[in-house]
Amino acid sequence: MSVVIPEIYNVHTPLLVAVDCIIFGFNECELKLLLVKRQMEPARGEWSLMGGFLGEHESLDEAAARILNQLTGLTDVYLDQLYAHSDPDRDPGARVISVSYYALIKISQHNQELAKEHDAEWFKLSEIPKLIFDHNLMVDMALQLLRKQAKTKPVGFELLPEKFTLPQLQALYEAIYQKELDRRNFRKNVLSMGMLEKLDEKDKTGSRKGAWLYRFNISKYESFRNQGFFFNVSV
Amino acid sequence: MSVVIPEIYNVHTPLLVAVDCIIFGFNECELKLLLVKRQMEPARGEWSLMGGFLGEHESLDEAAARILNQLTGLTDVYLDQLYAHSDPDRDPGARVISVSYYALIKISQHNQELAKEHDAEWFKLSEIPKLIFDHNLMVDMALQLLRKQAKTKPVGFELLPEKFTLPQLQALYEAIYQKELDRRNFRKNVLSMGMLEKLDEKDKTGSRKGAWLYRFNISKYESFRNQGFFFNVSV
DNA sequence: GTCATTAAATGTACGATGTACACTTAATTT
DNA sequence: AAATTAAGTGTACATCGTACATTTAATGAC
Repeated sequence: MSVVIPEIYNVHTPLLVAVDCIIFGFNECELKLLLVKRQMEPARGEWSLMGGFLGEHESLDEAAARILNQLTGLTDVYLDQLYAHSDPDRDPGARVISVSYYALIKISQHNQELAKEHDAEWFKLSEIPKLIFDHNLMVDMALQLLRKQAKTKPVGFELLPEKFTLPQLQALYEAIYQKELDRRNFRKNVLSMGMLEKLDEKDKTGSRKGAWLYRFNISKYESFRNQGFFFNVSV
Repeated sequence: MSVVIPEIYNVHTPLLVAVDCIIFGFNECELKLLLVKRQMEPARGEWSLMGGFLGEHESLDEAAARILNQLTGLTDVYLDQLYAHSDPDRDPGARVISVSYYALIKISQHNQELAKEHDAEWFKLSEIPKLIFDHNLMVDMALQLLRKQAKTKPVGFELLPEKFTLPQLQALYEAIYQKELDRRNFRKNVLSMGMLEKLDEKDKTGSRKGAWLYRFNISKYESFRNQGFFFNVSV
């Protein structure tokens, strides 16, 4: 395969550019990661992040959204560019630069058929296997970013279902920071932000008494997301 | 020019990858940016960030350091990867992805001869001209990152000379945030961190009375830099 | 040499925020 | 009806952030 590079660019080695997605989900009080069994050489059959090559007329953001959609069937997912990984030897098959993207999805909404086709599985954070290339590093960086963002953006809400209980929200934060939080302070803080709307339903799966369901006030959410804010949870 | 891509990679268009550096400096109580007049087509002669293509056996970090060194003569500069810019039409000459890097240098230390050779000039932030392609966007993103980092990392010290006065440090923060700060609170906060060592010299260029010179306690600096900390300046 | 000028240096009081902590309530199961 | 389980609630204290005015050191002008 040969490719013509315009002469004005004095370049000897054009590069391949890939995108890899670190896909976070949350259920059963655990933060989880969606991993696939790699279907191409090199390292076929090993655990890997979901990835793919950048298309000819695509931005990296578009590529990441496309690749995420291939695996989950979801659109409009929370995606953030994380880092461009460029060690010349990171991929033994060729010189490939990979830009990692960090995705937050609602586990219940993704397409399980598609996941099966890709040999994908959810892993608890504590049970992440050895991944190909520098993918474990990407996961570490993504987790760091998640911890940073969870303080200043309402990222939690990307991971929970539409309706959720305060104990669930607290469990999410406890999973992100691997730290127990005080119930009273947590509730005081999140409620004081005015982003939550209490519903007239209870979720009784978690206890006999049942916990009130809340949902998210979208307009408050948007204004917080744009202005930047401090998510008032002490960790 | 033709390039062979391993067949195992089902890719049609390899890409060019460039690096662009947003170079910050500080003097005369102003935050400044080092810009060059572009020496290649397209857009020859227009103002631009210093950039270059990624070499065959180089990581992006190495490329950024090399490119920064070409312009300034400096090594061991504070450099952070900022973002991979990938709009398919961002460079009208070819499909080029550019990874921006953000650099903090001490203005007094850079090589002015080299700068002259590249037609480089320092611009006050308020006087940044129209730049090529998406470079103004890169500058905006870099400034945002600087503002974020200045709260959580001692980045200020990359921009000041070895010995500096507290009024200088304060002026730097005022320039970064475009906001006047209270002298007493500022001093109390920065001194309470224990990162500064008071010297037995005064700098008398700024006033009759003269201001005490300080320098930076490297070991405290390193431990803060690694652990992450909160730079205790209210802005 | 005294006075005026300039910027540097210093401390405190008040309000806001963060943080620790224990009992009651609702519903189910035995 | 008694026991169990998780949900829900308020207060007191410490820490931190923030506003604010006067004194000090040195030089230059008269």
